[in-house]
Amino acid sequence: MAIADRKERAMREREHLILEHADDLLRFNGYLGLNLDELAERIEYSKATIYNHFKSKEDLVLGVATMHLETRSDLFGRALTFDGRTRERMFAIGIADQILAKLYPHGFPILQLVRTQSIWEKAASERQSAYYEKSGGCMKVAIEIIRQAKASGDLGEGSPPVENIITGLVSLAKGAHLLADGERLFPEETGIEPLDLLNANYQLFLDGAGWAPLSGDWDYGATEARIREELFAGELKLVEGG
Amino acid sequence: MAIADRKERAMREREHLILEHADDLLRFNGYLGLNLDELAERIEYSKATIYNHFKSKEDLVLGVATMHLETRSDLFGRALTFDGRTRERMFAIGIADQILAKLYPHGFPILQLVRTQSIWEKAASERQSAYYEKSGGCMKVAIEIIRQAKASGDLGEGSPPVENIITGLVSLAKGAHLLADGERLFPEETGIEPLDLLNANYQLFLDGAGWAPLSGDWDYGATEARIREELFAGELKLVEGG
DNA sequence: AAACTTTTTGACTTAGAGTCACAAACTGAC
DNA sequence: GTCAGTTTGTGACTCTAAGTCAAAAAGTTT
Repeated sequence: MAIADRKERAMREREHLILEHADDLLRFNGYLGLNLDELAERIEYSKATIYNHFKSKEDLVLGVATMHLETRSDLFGRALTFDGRTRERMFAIGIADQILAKLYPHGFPILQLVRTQSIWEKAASERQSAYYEKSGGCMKVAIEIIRQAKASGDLGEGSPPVENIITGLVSLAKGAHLLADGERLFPEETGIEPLDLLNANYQLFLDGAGWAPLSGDWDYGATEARIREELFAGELKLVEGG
Repeated sequence: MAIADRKERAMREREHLILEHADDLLRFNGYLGLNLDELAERIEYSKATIYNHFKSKEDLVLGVATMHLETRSDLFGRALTFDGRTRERMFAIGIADQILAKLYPHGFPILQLVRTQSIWEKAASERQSAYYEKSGGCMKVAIEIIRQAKASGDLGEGSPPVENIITGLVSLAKGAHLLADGERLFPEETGIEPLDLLNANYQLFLDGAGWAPLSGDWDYGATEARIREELFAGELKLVEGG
């Protein structure tokens, strides 16, 4: 049915239009600054039309968050294509995360925000599922790499179970983001930025887990350069450009 | 001035009354469920009186969060008194954190919530400072223990700088809490709980950092038992009781 | 081009945070 | 003890922005 198809396409396009503008308002005005009357003005439709697409303001914001996860999932996926040792591939995910933080500094706070009870519970359950879907997609990449490491022997017999390694790495990353946007962990004058310490912390943790090659036996600085060049050249141009 | 003193005490007591009831509403109804008209009803004062104490609803919630940090700071402080190796003392902080999570399961989400831009920026700056104060108090304990480890040689010559170790440990803890309340990292049927993996992750990280004695050379299970017994017996009775 | 369906919207309701002018209670001086 | 002055408390209000809905507009089918 061609007409139904066109309509569905139009629907999706408008949904995308709404999400993009909402993302913009969130980026520059924050959650409180996201006013649906203003958003309606911007997209040149009435507010009621927004409510044809989204159950509530919170539902809309969860939609924006899911959009961010989609981008994230895309970048993470490239890690699997990196030609090298398993630990290098895992490192590529870390680099992807850091590039995303530069490109979309408001992204992490939004992902945080939507997991607060007040927001989450007012969103449509289909949108919650979509969020979980995309979130799981990101995880899958990491879990797959850990499996490869176990299979190849880079993670040997006595190495910790997959769940430990994945929660550890995810925690290190999420925690660093939390510290980066907000918590005054160090006095400002020290100039210490949690996100700059993240790579070193990955290495400590993975050395502790015994993931070969250990940081003492390999030049991961060179790996980082290769990853940036081979996987994320396009994004890095954007980072430097804007 | 005795009268001024009594008045100030009364003021503080009422502030405490408000905070306690607000905490209760937050615990059981969440942020959206915290209705100031209802709170006024409960404390048997008018809503306007609440606004004599707090600049806004957000200010109030930040007050509640700071109250939680105070308790946290108290428990963390006990780690310094533990008689043993430096790494054992650091472990005591981790145990304290886990006990707090059991005692006040809503505590971590509140601490998260108040760091969102929308909440933070509507709170009074003095209350923001008070929050930083208490938060810094918690950190100080951990930093002090790392210093002791460097001084005693438990963290040797080539060990990572204080900033790395502190951000790493804090990240592991915060990240695990995030994962615990929300993110569906593992399918529910696996029964894997991020907070249960946290101790093992601390060990991996600290082994990676080379903090003696390494987990292979010491019975940290016994240490955990001693910490629970010697530092937190009272709190643990509460956990099991209620 | 009439009958019917879907989409859009302006004008509305509602919830609840936040304010304020006045009232009540307290204080200290005489 | 009572009165001027000060502090504290409140009922009744405003205001903002999310969310709703009946009817109009646009699109589709025969």
